[in-house]
Amino acid sequence: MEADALRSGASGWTLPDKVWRLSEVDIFRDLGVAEVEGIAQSAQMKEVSAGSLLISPNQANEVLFILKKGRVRLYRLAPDGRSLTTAIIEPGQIFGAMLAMGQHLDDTYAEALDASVVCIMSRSDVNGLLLADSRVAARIAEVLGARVLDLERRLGDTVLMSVPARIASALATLARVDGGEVRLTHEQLADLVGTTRETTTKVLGDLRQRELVRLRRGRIQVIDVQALIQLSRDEDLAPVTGGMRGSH
Amino acid sequence: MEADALRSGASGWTLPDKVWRLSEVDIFRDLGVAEVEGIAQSAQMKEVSAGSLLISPNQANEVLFILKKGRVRLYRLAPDGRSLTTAIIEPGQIFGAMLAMGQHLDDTYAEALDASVVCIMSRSDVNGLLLADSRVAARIAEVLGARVLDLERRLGDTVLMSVPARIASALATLARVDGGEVRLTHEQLADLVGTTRETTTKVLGDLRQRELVRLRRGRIQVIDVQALIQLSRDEDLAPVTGGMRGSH
DNA sequence: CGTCGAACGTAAGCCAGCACACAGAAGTCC
DNA sequence: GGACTTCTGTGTGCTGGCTTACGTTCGACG
Repeated sequence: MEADALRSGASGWTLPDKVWRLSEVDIFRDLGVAEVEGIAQSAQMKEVSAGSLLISPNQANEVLFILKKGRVRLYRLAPDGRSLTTAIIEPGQIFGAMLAMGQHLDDTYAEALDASVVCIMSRSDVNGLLLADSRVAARIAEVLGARVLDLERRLGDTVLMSVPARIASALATLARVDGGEVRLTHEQLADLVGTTRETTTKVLGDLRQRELVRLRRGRIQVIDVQALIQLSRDEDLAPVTGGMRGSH
Repeated sequence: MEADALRSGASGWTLPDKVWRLSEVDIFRDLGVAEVEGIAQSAQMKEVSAGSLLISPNQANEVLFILKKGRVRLYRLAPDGRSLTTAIIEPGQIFGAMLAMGQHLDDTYAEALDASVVCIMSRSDVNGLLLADSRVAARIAEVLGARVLDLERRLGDTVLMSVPARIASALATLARVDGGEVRLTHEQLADLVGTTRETTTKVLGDLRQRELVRLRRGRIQVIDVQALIQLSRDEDLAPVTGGMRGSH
């Protein structure tokens, strides 16, 4: 495996570089090519197909994953089978970080949403190669800080806002990548905001009538992000036409 | 300010050391006395009384706080005044970390629950003194990883469990410090699990009848942690006596 | 040792969103 | 191009916990 497989940067790439363009933080961005190469020696790459389980509670391998390509969904499972997606990992992001730091994640699962490529590092590699370098450790702290922020926002949304407002908020956030196209099914979106598939369908239908989104199978084209944000703030969940129950 | 004010450790303290004993992670634990002293030069200490606002959205000072003494509550505020506590910071923990890393926290507030002492560092101090040292940066990553874990658990609880189960779960978690005594009012606990004060009172009354907790004004003495965990798993929210509506 | 504010206790009514139960549409794999 | 699977659309109850509205009790502080 070559160093550039781990690292992004303007090193004159054409196609592979595109894969990384979405990453908000690349933990190796401060390193030189030679240094990344050294790290790349110890890391193993793995290709997985859509639906593969990367992390499950039983198999606590204590490893760190770096997503190179595809999307990975982190989720929790209730005894009754309901699930909640805690994060959707985009290329360049790391996950499983906390179990590499001596914690153990209770009942968290990680599943590939698309065919994906991940880089896997053992706990000793994390300590020896990543955390030993202050530049990399600082980037990891940055990534985790961003996740804390996201989780705090989502926890707040879940408790303080109605389901329609949460869906609008989630769509506004998700639309910031891929030109406003959110590639999720209604069920996946429902898992993300903590509601049911049916309710999600109903709300999305309402948003479509307001012409804030356009719906295709498995993908939601966001038309007006600002209006969605506005709607989530107003807590205004009144219907467009007189078809549903009135607003509260 | 002396170095030991920032650092815990077995340096022969008696009373001040007690203050730190609860901290799960001390970000300076890997450093020597001389090194901590260097950092202590640039940091300022601040004493605040109970109820003081340390962080509010308007005043985004871009700083990192290290709690030395007392308790601090991080919370979000909805337009209608309802609030949700995202974390309760104990001595030794850091907060405000994410805004020091280039992010900005939307509408997060930090309020001292007790009379508290915090150490305040500017953004440049964080970058120059903390993140530049891989040992400290790794500890910061560890703290943030723990918070991610906690937030994921709470988000999962909020969505997947009933209010009584969430309260039981929260109490079990909180009871791990101070010998099982949780120093929170019903309202503060309600804010933590995302419910109302009234519902919290009712559920606590139920737990008292089962003799799992003992209630005093402003403090909840947890008697049987295991039973609380069990109850939160079973999702069994049936009442003790026939006074409430039946279980679902 | 009385007064006052905060915390606690209780209860009736209501409604957002879930559970359940189908029907149609859009891919997709032979 | 037909059969099958997955996704989407829609309606009908039902209910957990929020809302509202009080009364009570604790503890601090003069």
